Amino acid sequence: MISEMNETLLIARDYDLAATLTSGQAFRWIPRDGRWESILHGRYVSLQQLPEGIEARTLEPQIDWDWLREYLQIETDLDLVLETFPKDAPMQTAVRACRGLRLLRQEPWECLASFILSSTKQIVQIQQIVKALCECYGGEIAGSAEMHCTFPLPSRLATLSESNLRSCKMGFRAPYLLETARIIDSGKLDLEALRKLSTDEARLALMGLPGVGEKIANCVLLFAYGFQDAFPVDVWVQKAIAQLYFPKRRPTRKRLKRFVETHFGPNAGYAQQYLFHYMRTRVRNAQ
DNA sequence: GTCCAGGGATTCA
DNA sequence: TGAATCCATGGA
Repeated sequence: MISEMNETLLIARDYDLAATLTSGQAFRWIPRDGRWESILHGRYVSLQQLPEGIEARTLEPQIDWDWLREYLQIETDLDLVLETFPKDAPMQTAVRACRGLRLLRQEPWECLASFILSSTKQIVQIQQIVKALCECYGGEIAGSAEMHCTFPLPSRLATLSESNLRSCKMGFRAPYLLETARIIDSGKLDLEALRKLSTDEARLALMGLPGVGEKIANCVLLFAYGFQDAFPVDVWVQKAIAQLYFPKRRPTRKRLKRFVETHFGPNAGYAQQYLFHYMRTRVRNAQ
């Protein structure tokens, strides 16, 4: 018998929900009363960390929870991932400090659009811009305590003007988002088709979009498609690698690129997330 | 390689 | 409390 429920418990160990949801991968999780609220695949969901796993609630009964298990990557065996990390001191320190940090598997369009908006913005500000965009142009949806909004589809954004988007405080990123929305809406680039490509092919396709360079392409490859070898290098990761691995002399860009492509193994992107989170939450406060 | 493009949060004085 | 700096950058 299949029973439809609006609540479930996803069993998981070594899953630090708060660290995962605040580590700069996703920008639409709101803490409320010890739980985390967001909109996934057009529906309201509320999560809570429990000792044995993650409890999830929705408003409507769910036939299955596969969409959430996929998003949270609940089946990932973290031990297997961590085993592939290099056994050097910096990496082990980051793992000890952030154990339980996970990579999500997000919806490609929202992830792509969010990271186009991320350039030279701090995480708090990215959250504000994305919130404004959803409130202006997303669809309203009921939540447990207040109204939430869906992330606007490419077809919706494609109908807007640059100044419509600038009203969401995104500045010079507005024309990039608008043009990208129009390319996706027109079908010139099929985001679903990227799943079948190699990491390099998919990266090249994404970098063809306006406002998408190597860094943003790598974020989308890693956070939406699960290309575990994609390695986004932002200012934090660059700082981490320079300090931890090249303490004497700042590496050239070429040297740094070769290092990140060879040193971190098959789950380099996962390792990168540990370094990023470690630098942001531990090192900064210690200094 | 250099310079520029929002503007809010955070840090500094 | 006012000023300076910083920010998951890309494009011209």
